[in-house]
Amino acid sequence: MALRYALLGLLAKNEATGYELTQQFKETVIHFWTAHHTQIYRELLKMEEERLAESKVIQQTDYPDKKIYKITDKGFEQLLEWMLNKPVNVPKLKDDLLLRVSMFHFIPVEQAIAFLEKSKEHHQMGLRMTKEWQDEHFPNGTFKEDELGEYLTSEFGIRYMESWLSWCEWAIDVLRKKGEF
Amino acid sequence: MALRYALLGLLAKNEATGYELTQQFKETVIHFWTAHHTQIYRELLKMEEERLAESKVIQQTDYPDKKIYKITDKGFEQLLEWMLNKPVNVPKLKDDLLLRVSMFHFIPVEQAIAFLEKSKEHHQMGLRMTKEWQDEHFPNGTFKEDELGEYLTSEFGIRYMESWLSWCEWAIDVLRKKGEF
DNA sequence: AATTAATATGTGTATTTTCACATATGTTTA
DNA sequence: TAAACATATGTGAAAATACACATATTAATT
Repeated sequence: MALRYALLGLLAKNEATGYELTQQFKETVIHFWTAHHTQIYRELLKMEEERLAESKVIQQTDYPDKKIYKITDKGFEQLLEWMLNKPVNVPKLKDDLLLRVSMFHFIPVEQAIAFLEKSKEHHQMGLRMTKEWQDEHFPNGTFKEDELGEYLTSEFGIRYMESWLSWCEWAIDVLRKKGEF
Repeated sequence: MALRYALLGLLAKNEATGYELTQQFKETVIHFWTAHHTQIYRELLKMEEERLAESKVIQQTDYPDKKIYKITDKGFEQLLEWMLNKPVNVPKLKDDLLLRVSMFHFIPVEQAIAFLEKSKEHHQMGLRMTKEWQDEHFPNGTFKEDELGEYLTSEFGIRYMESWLSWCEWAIDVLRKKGEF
């Protein structure tokens, strides 16, 4: 159900197509929510049925036609109602790499280190990209009224990835010392 | 599919009942995976069908009968095969609180701060509990061969929660300053 | 004395999420 | 020149996950 509110939250700022919303998920929502593009399209259709959003089709010749979604008053009402009155669900996490880490005692130390090195690279890249995004959108830490959320969550993302990196280094160190004996 | 490997990983250490596995999920697996108890019971049934695990029923008079699951050779083989040869999926996160944070510009500053204070408390408690668990299981940082994974992931959990806490404080500060104008 | 928590395992159903596939064109990269 | 990527929106089916409920006893708490 919460995917709906994530979409309404984005639409409350700007009208957008399913494709654009998918891009926004990859760029900013990624710090706290993941969703497949097919799920986003399907949810938008349902939201339109329930009159939480409405769409207009834009004909295009060079590219496929697109559908721009706009939030309705009812949609905005329900968004606020959810925000203020619905209980906050516990976070849900599925981390394939940490799952493997939890079984590192089954594999050779070098293999385990290789996993961590790769993950480190991955988070390094993510960190670099998010920092660039922040510099672009909030030059010297300034943000507009309706960018508050993005400012806070992108900072969360950065701290999260930094914490990942330092943990990776620590874990690699533990494994190296273990490998010496 | 990965829930299966999480369960096999735990069973590879010790035989256990569905109930015990659920407890272990709450205690240690929580740092990287979430699963509902009904899902765990169902997955165990499927795993037994596929001969990745086998169970024996223990009759009890005071409490309900229980089923102890044990990993099979086939189960262990498949676990290693997954660990070493299957691609590492991207992590998946659903965080209801951060989703609300992303829409903080819609609500009064005091309300937003209240959300963060509550989340801070929540992570403070989690941190305290995980630290206690660590002290109990790894007194002065020592761990047994097959505890390596738990050692590494619980440390991840601690750093994660510390990072959450410091972000919460930072975000509350941002909101307080914003509220002054 | 009554309620809640812990112990223990599930089923039926609904919802959520992913996977494979479908379609069509323009631009960029190797 | 071929392959890959970006643009753009979906469907059908499967898998994963959650929700409500069911059952039964003991121990601890209020």
